[in-house]
Amino acid sequence: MAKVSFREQVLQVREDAIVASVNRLLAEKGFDLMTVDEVVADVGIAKASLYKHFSSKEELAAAAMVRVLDLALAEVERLRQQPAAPLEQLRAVARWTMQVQLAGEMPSLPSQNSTLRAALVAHKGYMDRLLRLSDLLGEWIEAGQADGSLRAELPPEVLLYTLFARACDPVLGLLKAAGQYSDAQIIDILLLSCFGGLSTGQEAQAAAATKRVRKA
Amino acid sequence: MAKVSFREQVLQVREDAIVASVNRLLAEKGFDLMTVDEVVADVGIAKASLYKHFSSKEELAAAAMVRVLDLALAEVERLRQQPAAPLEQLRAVARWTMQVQLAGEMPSLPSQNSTLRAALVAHKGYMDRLLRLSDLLGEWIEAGQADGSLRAELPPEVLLYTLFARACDPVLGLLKAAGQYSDAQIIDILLLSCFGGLSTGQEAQAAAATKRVRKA
DNA sequence: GTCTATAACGCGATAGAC
DNA sequence: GTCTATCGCGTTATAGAC
Repeated sequence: MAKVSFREQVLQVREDAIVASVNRLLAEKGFDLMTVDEVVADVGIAKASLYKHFSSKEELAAAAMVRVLDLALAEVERLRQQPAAPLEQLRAVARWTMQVQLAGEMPSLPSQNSTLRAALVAHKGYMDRLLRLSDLLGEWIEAGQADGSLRAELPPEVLLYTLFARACDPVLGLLKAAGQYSDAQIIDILLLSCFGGLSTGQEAQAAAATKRVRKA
Repeated sequence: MAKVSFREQVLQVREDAIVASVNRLLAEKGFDLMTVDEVVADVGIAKASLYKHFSSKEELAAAAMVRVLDLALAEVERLRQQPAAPLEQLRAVARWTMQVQLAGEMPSLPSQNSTLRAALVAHKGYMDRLLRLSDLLGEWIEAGQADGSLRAELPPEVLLYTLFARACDPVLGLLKAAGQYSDAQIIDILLLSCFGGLSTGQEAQAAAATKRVRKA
């Protein structure tokens, strides 16, 4: 039993090393520019060994996403320990995702139609964590809409999707590449544009848009 | 001269047909899922003929982007004929891009690192149009910041990038896929979340965030 | 000559042999 | 763990049809 445990530990360590490499490469180059050969070269193992752990390139990406989702879930659980208004909790989560992006640790995957999307929605570990995270964020969203700090005219899913989308918004990469703002400034800018919107004087605008939105 | 003109016309018509097919396939399946074989099958020409017009798959995508940028420029020029506040002009442009998306005519390209990005920034026709569009939108953005309808705390480029990013925001696709909102409702929802932000009561929030943003 | 059809080459993902 | 094979796809080259 000690041997088995040891062997399993070795496998686990290797798997962690693979996922770490994949995560870094995905953040650097994106899914299509990352080749499996790069991964095995980076980890220092043979291609066949990698395919013992993961059955496809898509599985590799899914493992990296599972990793960041676990980190996100841990961050959310940590935030739940501290009492704060729902809006502030959501802002803190958004801030955390931007920090991950700025640290170069957010995998960049094609968000639209692709074989990868299909593989992800079919991936149980990924979907379980995504749904759990959605549930946790959904609580804050509904609480925020109830206490008036979040727009109740917007369907809760829209708030959820928008927050998820900001976790890989290309605008952050553009600002980072421009190089004229500090990381802290970029985060403040994007939090403001996301939660506060682009325009001032929301009253008239919100009233005008509410007409149709309410019909949902 | 008539012969040359006729031949050129034939080439032009074929090129238009190619770009139209590419545009549709890009909107349907995205760049990586679209194969060159599909394109030639759809147009009904031989592969070699296609490569006479476009030297690579990336060039095909660039041609499709040039097409939508030309449509966008035409729409902006049309809007400039009609007097309206800068904020309303920008909202109208954002609305137009969402209509294009909902009509299934917006090419979906990987927005992040990829060979395609490199090809696009090196593509003169694409970059010329993109810069021209940026200039035109920039005028409205600065005017909107000057008249107080757009947040002056945000750098103008941030507003520009954010509008561009909304033109291919995955949130629209998610709402469309959910199927529970009409096209008009989706547009109103996204305009509100983009220009109005997710939260209500922007005063305190804006004041808090402005501290650091201003340091830029 | 220009189009079409088809084959061929390179590269990367995947799988199996040793 | 290395090596080799296959397959898909982008790309190029070849050969035939009008």
